[in-house]
Amino acid sequence: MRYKPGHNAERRQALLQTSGRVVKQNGFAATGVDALTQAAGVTSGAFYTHFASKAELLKALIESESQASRQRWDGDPQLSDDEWIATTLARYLHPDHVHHPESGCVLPALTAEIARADQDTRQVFEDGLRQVTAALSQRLGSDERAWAFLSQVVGAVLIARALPNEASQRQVLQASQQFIRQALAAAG
Amino acid sequence: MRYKPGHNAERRQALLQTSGRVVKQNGFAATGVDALTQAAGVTSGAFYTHFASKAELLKALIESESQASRQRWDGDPQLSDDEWIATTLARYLHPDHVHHPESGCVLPALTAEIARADQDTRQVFEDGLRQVTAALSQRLGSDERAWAFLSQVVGAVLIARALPNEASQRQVLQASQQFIRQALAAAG
DNA sequence: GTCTATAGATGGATAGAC
DNA sequence: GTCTATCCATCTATAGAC
Repeated sequence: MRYKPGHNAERRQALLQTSGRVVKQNGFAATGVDALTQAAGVTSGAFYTHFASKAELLKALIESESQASRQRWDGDPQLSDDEWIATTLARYLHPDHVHHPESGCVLPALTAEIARADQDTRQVFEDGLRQVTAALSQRLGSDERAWAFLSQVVGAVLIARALPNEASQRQVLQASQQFIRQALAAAG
Repeated sequence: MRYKPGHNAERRQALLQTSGRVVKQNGFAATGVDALTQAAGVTSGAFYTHFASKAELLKALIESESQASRQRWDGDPQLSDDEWIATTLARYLHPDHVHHPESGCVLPALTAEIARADQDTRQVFEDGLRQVTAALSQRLGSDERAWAFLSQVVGAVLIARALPNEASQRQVLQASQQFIRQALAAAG
C-alpha cells in the first residue's frame, strides 16, 4: 500500500489539531474549509476524505477539544485541593490564555457558535463538558460548584479577550479570581 | 422633501434594532447583509446609506446594545440593593434569556466575535461595557465585584445556551446564582 | 433614500487525474 | 488519499434607475 497503516487516523487527528487552533483563533463560521486544511498542509479536497461536511468537523472538534481540556483540568493528582485550585485559576485566568485562544480552552472561543448548532452537535458538547465538570466536581466538592466555577472563568476570559488593552483585561481576570475564592470560602 | 425630517436617523435606528436581534440570534459572521436588512424590510442596497460597511454596523450595534443593556441593568431605582440583586439575577439567569438571545444581552451572544474585531471596535466595546459595570458597581459596592458578577452571569448563559436540554441549562443557571450569593455574602 | 442588478471574491462541496 | 479544477451558491459592496 502507498500509505502506512494508520495514516488515515493520523491525518484526521492532525486535521483536528491544526483546524482546532485556527477555529479557536478566528471563529468557526468565519473560517473557510481552505483555511482549515491549509494549516495542516493539505487542500480542501482532502478535507472531505476525513469529514462529511464542515458541520461534522465541528462535532469532531468539540470531542477532540473536550478531551484536551479534560486533561488540562485534571492537572497534577498529587496536589491538594487548595493547591489544585490555586494553580488552575492562575493558569486559566492568565493573560497568556487571553492572548492565545488558539492554544487555550475551547469554551470561551466557540461556545456561542456551538449554541447555534444543531441538537446533535450540542449533545456532543454536553457529553464532553460533563467529563470536565465531573473532574472539577472532584476537586470542588459538588457539581453545582463545578458548573459555577466553569461559568465564572469562561465568562472572564471571554470578556477579557474583547477588551482592547492589557490593563482592563487584567482587571477582569483578577476580579474573577478574587470572586471565586470568596465564593468557595463562603461554602466551606 | 420626500422624506420627513429625521427619517434617516429613524431608519438607521430601526436597522440597528432589527439587525441586533438577527445578529444576536444567528451570529455576526454567519449573517449576510441581506438577512440584516430583510428583518427591517429593506434591501441590502439601502444598508450602505446608513453604514459604511458591515464592520461599521458591528461597532454601531455594540454602542446600541450597550445602551439597551445599561438601561436593563439599572432596573428600578427604588429597590434596595439586595432586592435589586435578587431581581437582576432572576431575570438574567432565567431560562427565557437562554431561549431568546435575540431579545437578550449582547454579551453571551457576540463577545467572542467582538474579541476578534479590530482595536477600534473593541474600544467601543470597552466604553459601552464600562457604563454597565459602573451601574453594577453602584449596587454591588465595587468595580471588582461588578466585573466578576458580569463574568459569572455571562458565562452561565453562554454555556446554558449550548447545552441541548432544559434540565442541564437550569442546572448551570441555578449553580451560578447560588455561587454569586455565596461570594457576595462572603465579602459582606 | 431605496430599489434592482450586478460586479468580484469567496463560501462549501464534488469530479476526475494521479 | 490527495491533488487541481470547477460547479453553484452566497458574500460584501457598488452603479444606475426611480
